Amino acid sequence: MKYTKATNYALHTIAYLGLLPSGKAIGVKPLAEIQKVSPTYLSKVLTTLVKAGLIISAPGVKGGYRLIKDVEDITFLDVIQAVEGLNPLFHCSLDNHVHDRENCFIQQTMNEAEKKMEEHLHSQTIALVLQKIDQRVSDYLKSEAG
Amino acid sequence: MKYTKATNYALHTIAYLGLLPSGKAIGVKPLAEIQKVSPTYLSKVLTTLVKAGLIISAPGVKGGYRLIKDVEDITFLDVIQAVEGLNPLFHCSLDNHVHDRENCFIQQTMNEAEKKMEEHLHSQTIALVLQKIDQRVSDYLKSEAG
DNA sequence: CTATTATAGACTCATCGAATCTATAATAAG
DNA sequence: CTTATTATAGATTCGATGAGTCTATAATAG
Repeated sequence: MKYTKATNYALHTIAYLGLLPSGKAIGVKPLAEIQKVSPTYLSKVLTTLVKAGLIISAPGVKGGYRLIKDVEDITFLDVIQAVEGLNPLFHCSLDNHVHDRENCFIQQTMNEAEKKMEEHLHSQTIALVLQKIDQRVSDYLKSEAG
Repeated sequence: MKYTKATNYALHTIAYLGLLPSGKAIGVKPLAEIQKVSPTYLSKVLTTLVKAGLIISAPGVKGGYRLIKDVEDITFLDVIQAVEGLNPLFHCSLDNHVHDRENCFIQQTMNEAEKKMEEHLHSQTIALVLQKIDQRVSDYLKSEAG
């Protein structure tokens, strides 16, 4: 069980878009170069984010992608669910007259566990990531100065 | 991203073994029939549980599989990690001179989220599942009587 | 009108989950 | 000891899907 690379690209791209001046868009080419992935493939991933309402796109010169809302309002869960979908991680496969999946206690426990993960992903925004980057840069500059 | 069916079979089998009288073993055939899966495939899954030290096996007549410790001491996490392995769910793929995976904040957040899930899976034992089954049966019998 | 950019669809390739099949080894019972 | 029973190991197969390519189309700024 692993997250797909698409999720990887999506999260990093969203974080990068969060670094741009507000309202400014960037094309898929530079985004793809940074992440060492093909532009056509990355555009597929980003299109799913557009459809999920996380980013907005514009074709033509001066087009590209940009965030549609503040980084404070974009959670990890938003991005991940847009890419990975909403199906539960675990799905009980045992189904007979004495045990139906709707009431499987194993299923229930697995759902609870997944929910714990989701709660954390919902609490973590892209803004927090950018803050940590700022902090690291700041610390680095201080150490240089000192 | 999904848990494999092997995890599904492993959890249900462990729970079933927990229902057997202490010390009693059961062959792979009946276990496979219950779960509607081929005996050879299920045996592969169970062999990984043997190697993980969760169950014990014996060949020959009167052989089969049985638990090696109390259901109170077998957690969901034990079973899942035995089958799924220990690799993190997320692995940052962005690696260059300004961003190395070791220090990726996205990676860190994803690891934290995974840990939340694991903590819950570690807190939930097979014994808890069996207790819930007992309770359900008890409730059912009461409703029949009433 | 043209260069630039995103979108869509068909297609390919490799990986891996999910088995199956067969052969081998170990054990209890007769 | 022999035989039936059971687990283990390895090779192999099959299908689904992740990951990506390629090409064509549509939209937009200049």
